[in-house]
Amino acid sequence: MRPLPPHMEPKLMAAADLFARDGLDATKMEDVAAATAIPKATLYYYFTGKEEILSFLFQKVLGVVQAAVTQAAAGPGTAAARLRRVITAHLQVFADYPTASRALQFDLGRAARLPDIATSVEASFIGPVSQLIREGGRDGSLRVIPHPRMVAAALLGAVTTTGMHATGMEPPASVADMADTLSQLVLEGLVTNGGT
Amino acid sequence: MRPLPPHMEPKLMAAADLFARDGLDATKMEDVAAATAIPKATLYYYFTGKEEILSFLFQKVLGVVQAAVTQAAAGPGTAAARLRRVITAHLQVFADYPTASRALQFDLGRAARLPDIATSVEASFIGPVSQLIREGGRDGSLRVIPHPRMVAAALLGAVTTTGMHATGMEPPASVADMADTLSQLVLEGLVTNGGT
DNA sequence: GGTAAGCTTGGACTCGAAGTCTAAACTCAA
DNA sequence: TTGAGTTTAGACTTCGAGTCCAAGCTTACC
Repeated sequence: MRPLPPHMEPKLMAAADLFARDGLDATKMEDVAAATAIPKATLYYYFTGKEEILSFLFQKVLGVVQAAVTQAAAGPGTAAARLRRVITAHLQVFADYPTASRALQFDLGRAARLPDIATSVEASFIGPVSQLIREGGRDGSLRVIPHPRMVAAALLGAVTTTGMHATGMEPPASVADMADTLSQLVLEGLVTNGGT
Repeated sequence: MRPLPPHMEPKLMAAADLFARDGLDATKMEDVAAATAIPKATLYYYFTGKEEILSFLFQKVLGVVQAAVTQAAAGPGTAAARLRRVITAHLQVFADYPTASRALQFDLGRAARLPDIATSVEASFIGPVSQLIREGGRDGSLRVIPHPRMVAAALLGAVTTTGMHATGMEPPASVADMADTLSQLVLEGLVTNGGT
């Protein structure tokens, strides 16, 4: 992939709509060319193929997630309070980039196999969140968790699945509703008294 | 899709390995034929195409999930206790059918677009679990939840993502570890005292 | 045993989309 | 002005999905 001229990046975002609606394989390179107003030959000049375009879009979204999540994780307050803000921030990115996020979920398996993407998911969510969980154990605001990375993965799944379901609803659920529901779920749990 | 002769079903399971490893589109019909020892022409005699084979495999797994989940949900005890067993049962299916489950996660977007699969996901997990959450509100073992279906979707995401990550690890995490971690997460929450 | 209906299969075929290639036009900095 | 890199149309190759067919096979029923 060659370095892109700046005017090309925003045009490419239109491709996310197609990928989100039809999936990568049902989307023809001609369609991408039509939707982005970038001719096919030019697309092949910059990218090695469709998959690299998808990867580029994912990197963009995951970069935004990483910025939002690390900022929320680094803020003031207990680990518990920060975790709540991390969840909200992640859901907000979903709401801000709905089609690219859906495309990421849709072609999840493919994304997981792209090494750059796996690295970005780790850096943007799993890493900071599992770190935050460890901090919570230290500052006393969270339980001490034997497998922080497992919990971080579970949170990632909960947040993305909720984001997917909720933005697919009519009317779509609000970020505040989702954030409240998820935060209560993972912070306070479902049982009535909080004890076993 | 024609009704399959019984001897063909087990052979087809070998296709799940390919789909899980490479995804549907990178898997050639010739490869499926080679892996299952069913000639290509015969595959096309029974299925309209690759996607229908994938759909068939998903239905099988989701049928098992549905049986396991509804049985766990219908058992004795409070809603909270049953929810814990539901989570364990679902994770156990992941462990029992690793490749088919991974394929399902892998081609998630495609699966979501297949109407039969969307129905099966609803019937096998979202429906029973959101019902169980409502019951928990009534029997007093769970908090009263404003959006039970949203929580059910979040649980689904948490369980499947955990199952994915954990089976991809070396060594893979045990079902018991995953079930304990997830159950504590969603039942008791992460904060130390269980209160707000 | 005959026979008809449907199953099984090899192999040739069509079709469509991915990706390659080329050459001509264009931009822009030195 | 010139040369390096960019942009593009369009022709081309390649590959795999799905179709088709004809020959052989199995099996149930007479």
